[in-house]
Amino acid sequence: MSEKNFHQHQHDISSAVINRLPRYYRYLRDLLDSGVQRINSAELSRIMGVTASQIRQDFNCFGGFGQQGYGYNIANLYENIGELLGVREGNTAIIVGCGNLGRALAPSRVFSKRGVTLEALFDISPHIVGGSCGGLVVKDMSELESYCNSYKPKIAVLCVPRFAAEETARRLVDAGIVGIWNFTNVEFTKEELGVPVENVHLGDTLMTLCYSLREEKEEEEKNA
Amino acid sequence: MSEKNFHQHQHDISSAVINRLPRYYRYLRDLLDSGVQRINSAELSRIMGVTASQIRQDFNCFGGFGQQGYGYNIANLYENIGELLGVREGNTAIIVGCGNLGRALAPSRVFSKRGVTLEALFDISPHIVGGSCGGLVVKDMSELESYCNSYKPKIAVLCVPRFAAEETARRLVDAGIVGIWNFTNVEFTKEELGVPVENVHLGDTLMTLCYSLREEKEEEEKNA
DNA sequence: TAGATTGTTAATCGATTAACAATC
DNA sequence: TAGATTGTTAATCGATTAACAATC
Repeated sequence: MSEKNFHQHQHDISSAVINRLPRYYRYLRDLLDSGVQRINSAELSRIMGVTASQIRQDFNCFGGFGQQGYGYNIANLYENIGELLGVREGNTAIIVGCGNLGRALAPSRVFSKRGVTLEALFDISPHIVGGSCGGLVVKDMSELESYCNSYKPKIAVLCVPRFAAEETARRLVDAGIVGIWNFTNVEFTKEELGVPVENVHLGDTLMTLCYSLREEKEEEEKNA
Repeated sequence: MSEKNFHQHQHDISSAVINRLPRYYRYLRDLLDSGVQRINSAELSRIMGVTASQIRQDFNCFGGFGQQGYGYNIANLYENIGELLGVREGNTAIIVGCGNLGRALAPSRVFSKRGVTLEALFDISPHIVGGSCGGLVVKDMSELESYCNSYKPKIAVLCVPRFAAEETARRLVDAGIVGIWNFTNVEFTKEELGVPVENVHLGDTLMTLCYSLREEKEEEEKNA
């Protein structure tokens, strides 16, 4: 890969492409697990329901992952995309707010499958602090700063109630957190917090599902 | 609204627009709660961080929600978008699979806030069946068909382990479920199941966050 | 070498933004 | 009526798809 290509490739990747990477990563993992060694864009396009053109364009944003006349080596491609997605970075995370969602995420493999180590849980409620979840004991929020100072966790999973969202987010950034996985109802931007944020709105997908349901229903009623 | 407009408006709305509706709905709810009565596209654009043009285009896909020289009546707009998103349809849901995620969703307000009533929980494990969660007792999977036959729930929230996903999804559709909110690692399409599906991949947003983290880090290292 | 399939450029398509006429 | 702001058309931009030359 030439110096010229390196710069072209690694910079200004559109978010459309970046948002597709985790999906590629999942499908490649499955292929890997099923023992397939190589694949071409046409075959992958059939499996994933996207065009072969898009697949080749996407992979090419980052430089040659494939080989003409052969296709893509799955293990290699998986590794490369994992690299892009920071799987080898050794990222660490803490969960802040151990309500239902926080306690559901803590024992899940959502972190470890992606190279992220969940290292601590925090909550403010005396009923929850001291309890155990996913093999970790919930710490009191008052310990947050000293903990961050000692262990320098990278990612905070923000699962606090709405009213505490803003204050807690700022506190986390001040404590040295460099990325927020935000499950609160308040949206944050990188511009206001100074660190990358992913706002997750579970309910939004339920609503688009309900939109489709209504559409289907109206379609049926019209045909009846 | 003319007959011509009605047909133009209600059909072939791009998914880009539909996917933005829940976000509008959230912001309008907030404005409503804060007592604001009316808003114009310029102001809403500032609050939401999108262009005023896009807001007007989006709302106009569905016919005139606003009024020239005035703007939009928030209560009215909120109501209209809610209608589109099926909030008034009286949709009902069941959760299938009461692991960590299912048990986190059950007591949450994610359903009721969107006009969906959660009516039953199902699981296969004897340790979980009979237990209570979010005010509902977990039923055994063997009761699924008879339950669906009697109560005709619309939406199934699929939270079963991967290996059971495909079989359970088909079973739900056979039992009369008309929409699947899918949290399993397996993706489904409307084409294969015959009903609308929303595939949720929580981990994908964690990965895009990790992508941003890596980008930031490289940026810093370059500047250092 | 011939065949296969990528990498990449060019063409198309769709979505976003800008501009302004309609109208409240 | 004048001012404000939508609804809507036209222009721009970006993303997707198609095509094919490069090359393994």
